[in-house]
Amino acid sequence: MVFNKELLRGTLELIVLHLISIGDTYGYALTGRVSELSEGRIDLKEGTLYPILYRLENEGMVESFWATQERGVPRKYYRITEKGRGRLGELREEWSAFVECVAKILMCERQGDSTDGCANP
Amino acid sequence: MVFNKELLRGTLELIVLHLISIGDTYGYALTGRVSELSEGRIDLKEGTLYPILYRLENEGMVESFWATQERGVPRKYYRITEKGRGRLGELREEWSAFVECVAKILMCERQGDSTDGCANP
DNA sequence: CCATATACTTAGTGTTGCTAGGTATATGAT
DNA sequence: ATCATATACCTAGCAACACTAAGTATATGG
Repeated sequence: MVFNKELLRGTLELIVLHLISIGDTYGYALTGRVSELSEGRIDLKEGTLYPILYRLENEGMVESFWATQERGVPRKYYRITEKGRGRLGELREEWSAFVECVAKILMCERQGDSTDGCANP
Repeated sequence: MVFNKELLRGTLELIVLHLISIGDTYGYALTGRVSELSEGRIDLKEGTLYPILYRLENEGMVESFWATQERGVPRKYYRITEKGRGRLGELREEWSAFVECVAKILMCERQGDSTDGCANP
């Protein structure tokens, strides 16, 4: 059901930064949003998410501000910075290049002779 | 140039098992093959690969045998087992499901209202 | 004779996701 | 009134695994 947690490494930062980029949001909402969007297959734990948010903030990729509400516990909202948008673009590119790269390797169905590109003509 | 190493987590086992599945091979050859196929973007280190091979063997996914040669150092070859082929299929499926899942999340361009599937119609 | 390529091995390090606890406020049920 | 649950944030310590950096050994070319 849930994906092997090792797969998440390196992609959670991308996912979190993307979700913040489409609109200011806060930690607790992100855990639910990721669960929804992944149909329960990515169970982003609080103990995982909060350290990611602090890392992103320390690196200047996001800014945070507290928002008290009419009722309920105050929320700590995060907003992406310009620097963060730059990083998001890089992470997106790296991710899609990586996915293509793995796909190419998995397509390969014969031992390499160092001259083929493994296109399996 | 080279991919963030965190991205490799969880996929190296799949890649290694796949490459063994298309023909018996040995550790040192695998490092070169991965470098070729990825055009240098995945630099599979020996200190990473050998532990993966031992893990796969301990779990019964591959078998190993030493092959002495006319000249040169003996090589330890690995062959995939039936169990290993089963695991390979599972890893492939999990990987492609994960890639689709991340793609879906990254496609999402508005805050969720819990009813949309983030298809952005 | 020595550098380099081939080929395997392994002890220790670092990153990062998870576990499992904690604090605090609000609401609905018993 | 009390207790469970949902919301909301925080953090110390654990575990998995890719990497570093070292080692052993054989063969070859300068």
